[in-house]
Amino acid sequence: MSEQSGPVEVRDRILETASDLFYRQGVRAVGVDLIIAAAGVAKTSLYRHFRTKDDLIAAFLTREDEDFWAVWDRVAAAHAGNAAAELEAHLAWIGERVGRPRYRGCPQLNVAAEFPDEGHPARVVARAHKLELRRRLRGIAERLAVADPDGLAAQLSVMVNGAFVSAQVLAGDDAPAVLTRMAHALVSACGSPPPRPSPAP
Amino acid sequence: MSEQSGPVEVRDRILETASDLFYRQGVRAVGVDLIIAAAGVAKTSLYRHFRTKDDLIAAFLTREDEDFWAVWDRVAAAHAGNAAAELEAHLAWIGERVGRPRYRGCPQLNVAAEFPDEGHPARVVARAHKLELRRRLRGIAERLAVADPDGLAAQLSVMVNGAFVSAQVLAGDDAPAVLTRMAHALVSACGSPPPRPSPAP
DNA sequence: CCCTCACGATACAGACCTGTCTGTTTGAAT
DNA sequence: ATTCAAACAGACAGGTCTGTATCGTGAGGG
Repeated sequence: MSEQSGPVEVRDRILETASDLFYRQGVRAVGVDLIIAAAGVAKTSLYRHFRTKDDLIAAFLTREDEDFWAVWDRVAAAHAGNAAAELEAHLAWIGERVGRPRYRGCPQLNVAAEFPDEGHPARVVARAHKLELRRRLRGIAERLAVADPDGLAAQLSVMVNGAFVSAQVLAGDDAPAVLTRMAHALVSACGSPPPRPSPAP
Repeated sequence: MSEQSGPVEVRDRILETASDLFYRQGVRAVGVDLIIAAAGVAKTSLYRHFRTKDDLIAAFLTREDEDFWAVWDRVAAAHAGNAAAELEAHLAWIGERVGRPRYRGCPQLNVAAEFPDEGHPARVVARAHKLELRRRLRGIAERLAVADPDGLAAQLSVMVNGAFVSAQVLAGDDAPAVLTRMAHALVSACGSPPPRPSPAP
């Protein structure tokens, strides 16, 4: 108990509070005054731990990114060696998340919508997050041994991002079921890889 | 030439200018001062034609909505009677649009990301737009005579909305081709409707 | 024992925001 | 020629925003 109120605790409280407000109300709609009031800290503390508000926004997305992949990794570990089951499990928890009552879309996509400048520090994080999603989906596609893993990864990326923004239009549907059915269709259509080039069979 | 500078012309110029700025820079990032400067009008004129900025935002989305369905209707008319060809044609122009260099996502989804309040006038327009998209996709699905037109419409909605927000991650891909392949897979997997219930065959 | 340093509290600067108000100019129809 | 509505121009009110600067406090470590 040497540092119950050490520098780490305050920084975390600020980031935690800011993340919650940013996600629920939008980044531009939340000012630093609101954040410090909700977190119960002084403005100087916020600016000691985060150089600018833009840095705080980037830290928000980085946090969301880490949390997202933490869940992903946990689910992936539970289905090691079975790519089809792993994909289905991912779509199950993503679909469940999308269907939650207070779900307000993917933070990365929301921030990207709010800030057109691709050089914004938060946009850099968001872009990396989406590329990582596609990279991981491609990994699953490869283990599924389909004909065109890259094409399947692109399709699954579109599907997952679509689920993130379709909460409104999917209201009333069973999101996990929709995603699972879609994935089955896409994987099946992608077929098996062509046989190794060999003398005409 | 009786009203070159009549009331209609000014209103249109404001809405046109605001739409361009809103789309490219984001709604919250664009102030009314910027709009009137770019449109070359007085602030009083803006507030005569639009009660508040929120109303102007809603008008922006309504305009985008109308433009979108105008293109849709034109493409649909060119493939009347052939639902499969119509769907493919829609995905072609949507994919082409998504791949444009300055594409910045679907305005309806962007505004929804910026304004959490579902009661916001612009959110009402956005919601109606997305429901209309699903309704039209369902119409196509029905004419395709698949087993579950509602399910297919849900899947196609997710796909199209996913395309709108996946420009970043689809960079380098041929978006129309990705969408077309996806649609083929989804339609095929949806299969034909079960035969009319009749005495056991 | 004292020194340092993170933290809280608060005032402030300078810019920007939406929306209103006043007053002038234009242009067309009566 | 007079009337009237619309547009322009610009000041203004009242609030919010980010970021800085100042001062006080309290606790841990040399």
